Amino acid sequence: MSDAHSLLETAGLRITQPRLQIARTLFADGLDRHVTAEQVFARLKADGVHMALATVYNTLGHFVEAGLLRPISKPGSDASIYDTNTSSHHHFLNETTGELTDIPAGAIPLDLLPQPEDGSEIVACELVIRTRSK
Amino acid sequence: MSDAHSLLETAGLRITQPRLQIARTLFADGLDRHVTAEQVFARLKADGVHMALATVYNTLGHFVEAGLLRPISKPGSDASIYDTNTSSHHHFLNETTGELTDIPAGAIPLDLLPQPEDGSEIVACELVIRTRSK
DNA sequence: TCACATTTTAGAATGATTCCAAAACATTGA
DNA sequence: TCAATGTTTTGGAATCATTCTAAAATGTGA
Repeated sequence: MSDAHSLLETAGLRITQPRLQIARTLFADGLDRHVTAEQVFARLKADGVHMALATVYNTLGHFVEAGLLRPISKPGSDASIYDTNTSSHHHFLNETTGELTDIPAGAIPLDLLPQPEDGSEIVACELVIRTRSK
Repeated sequence: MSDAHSLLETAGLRITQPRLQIARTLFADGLDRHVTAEQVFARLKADGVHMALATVYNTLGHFVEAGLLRPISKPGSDASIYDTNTSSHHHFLNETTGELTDIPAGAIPLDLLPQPEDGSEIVACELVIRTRSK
């Protein structure tokens, strides 16, 4: 039983071929990644795996709902980016290069967040530090 | 001499009719706004002002460069949002409603930001707190 | 006012994402 | 193991935001 298989199982997702392939692509090596749907699609193709692009979009959406991925607040006007690191952390966004780098949550003390007025509850909190190459 | 006129002047932008119209639409009442290009276009149209949609996009882009507007890190996969409040502050994003609310910079202590490793410099820093209606 | 650079324009083009209806698939209970 | 049922997947078309293009209009400085 592969890692990907148990990952889907634990997440409460139905086990299907496409989901397994995408899970392997994203999580096989345990590295943190920032990916777009197109990038996942291209990588699958490079690995000889064919799949409809719409399936990649759907699946990434399912992964987000299931807590396997986290959408990143979008920087430029580019494509949606998904983060394989779902634990709380932040990002540097280099506006010159478009590069996105992780900042561990511990690096920024955020103990006292203001509460929303309307009675809604906080589900996540992400800081984006924009930088520019000198 | 209208407010809009001197605003453009101060910002170092050439004074043109379209820019004046958009500046008035955005800044006339001094309120803070979160707007998309389409919203500005619609509002102009409602006020009987015709202008090419591309002009709205171009102009908002120029306003950002000139420091009159600030682009907000994009929440969902929607349109780009511009903030008429260019001073440092943060946002609540209600994921249920899509609503974006200001948080004054003072409400969140962020004194010690980590420095980017690559020698680039910090130009802005924005926290997005995602909430969900209960 | 003239010449020149910058803007604006309308519409086409692009790119990301979603929608669609049909075919393939996974699951469950008999 | 099989049929019945609900879920996924598929490819292609459709949609939406945004940018591009080349021409016409406009602003500026001499």
